[in-house]
Amino acid sequence: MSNPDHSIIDISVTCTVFGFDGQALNVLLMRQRPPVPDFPLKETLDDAAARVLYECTELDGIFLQQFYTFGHPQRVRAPKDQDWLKTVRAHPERRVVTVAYYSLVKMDDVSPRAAPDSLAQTVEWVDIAKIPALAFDHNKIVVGGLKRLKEQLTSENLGFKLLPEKFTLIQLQHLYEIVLERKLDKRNFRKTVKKMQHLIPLDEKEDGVVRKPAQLFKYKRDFPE
Amino acid sequence: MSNPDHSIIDISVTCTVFGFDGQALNVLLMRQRPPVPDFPLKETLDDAAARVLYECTELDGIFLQQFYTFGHPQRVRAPKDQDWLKTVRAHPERRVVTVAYYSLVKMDDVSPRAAPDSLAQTVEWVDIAKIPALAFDHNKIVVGGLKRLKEQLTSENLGFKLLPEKFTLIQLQHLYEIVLERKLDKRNFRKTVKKMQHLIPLDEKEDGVVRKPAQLFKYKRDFPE
DNA sequence: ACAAAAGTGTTTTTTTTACACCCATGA
DNA sequence: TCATGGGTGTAAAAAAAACACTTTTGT
Repeated sequence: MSNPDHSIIDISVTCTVFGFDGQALNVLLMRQRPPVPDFPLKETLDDAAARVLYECTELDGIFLQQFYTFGHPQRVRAPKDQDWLKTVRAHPERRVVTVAYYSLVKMDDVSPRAAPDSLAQTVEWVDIAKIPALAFDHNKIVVGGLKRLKEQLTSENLGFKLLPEKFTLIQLQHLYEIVLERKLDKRNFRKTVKKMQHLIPLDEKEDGVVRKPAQLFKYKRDFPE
Repeated sequence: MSNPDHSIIDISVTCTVFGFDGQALNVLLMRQRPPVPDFPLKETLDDAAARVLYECTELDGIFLQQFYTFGHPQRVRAPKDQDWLKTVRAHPERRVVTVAYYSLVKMDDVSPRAAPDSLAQTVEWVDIAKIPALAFDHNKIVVGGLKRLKEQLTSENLGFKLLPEKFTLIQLQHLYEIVLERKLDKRNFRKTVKKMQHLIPLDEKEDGVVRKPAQLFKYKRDFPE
């Protein structure tokens, strides 16, 4: 009933990490790493995603959401992917099904660094408008994560998760414009956003800026994040 | 790098099939079957889901959408599930990760029947309000499918996929009310729905009904379904 | 003629969009 | 004092919600 050995399929979890630097939406890319870390037997998928995220960012308790599972039989079969897998995996020929999560982090909280273990080379932020060709089907995965983020940003108020603790409404608007891929009207945006319970104006202003400083706001969480 | 043998994880695909009988939303349940059919190595996940659907319904080319992947380490570990798995699987102890799809069919097109192979006993429609305790985490899976259907019904115009070729606006409204779990206003509903391109009024009325017969409509597809 | 459900428009409310000028700051 | 981007309100349009009576049919 179960798959005989010759049809074993590996399963893995991946995490597409988004961050916003005030100008562009970025995604955290790992170069020269196994596409997917090992997947301990006793871990839930959510826990595995959280671990993957932690390994790249040292962050804990971060927003994470499963968005799609990629399982095309040929997804790890491109010659260059195979060449590399052979150097790194016991069973490079095996089909891999990957459960993809996306995650929203405050870029300031992440100090891009090598993962603690062996093979990692670099972890770096890349503007989503400038993503190079990635290994496997990781371009598709990023696009999938983006699509889901776009769908959920407004209804789930996810924008705050991508901004620093203190932010301006202009920053928030800019982020929305980038994710939603359309211009928003400044006054209407502020009208809407100021209705939200969770948006708390601070008695503080931007600093070190060569124009009228903008007011800072914070986001009040209901629960620890 | 890959999982050593002792940590092999089986992967499977499941399909939650919804149908509407005019009164209630129903889900197609298979009793006494392996929770998940075997998963050939060369099949895409989408193809596997289509095959599973075909095996239960003999239907082809049906709306199918992946909605979530279930992978809790204990999800096949309940004693009664294990007892039964042992009679049916070579590796009942293995963890199983299941990629879940949901599907919308016209109930009239399905003649519930046993699947062609061995172990199937029955395939039957059950009102979603009356779903018994199912094996494994299948209750959760159905709830997840329902949730996704509810999210997508309106924006994706999915209602038509659950109705017969010819249907009345009352039927359509009733379906929406059940899926969305709220009453809709008859006049507003018709106003909205009549704006849709794809809704074609027929020169036909309901028949054999002891009151004013309702007009029939059909849904015009852009593409073969 | 009656029961039963089908069918039909208008008004009100809410939400969304469009739009332009003054303000505070640092250089 | 000037350049820069921050900040503000109102009116029009569109969308959504509320609401009740007439019609057609079979018995």
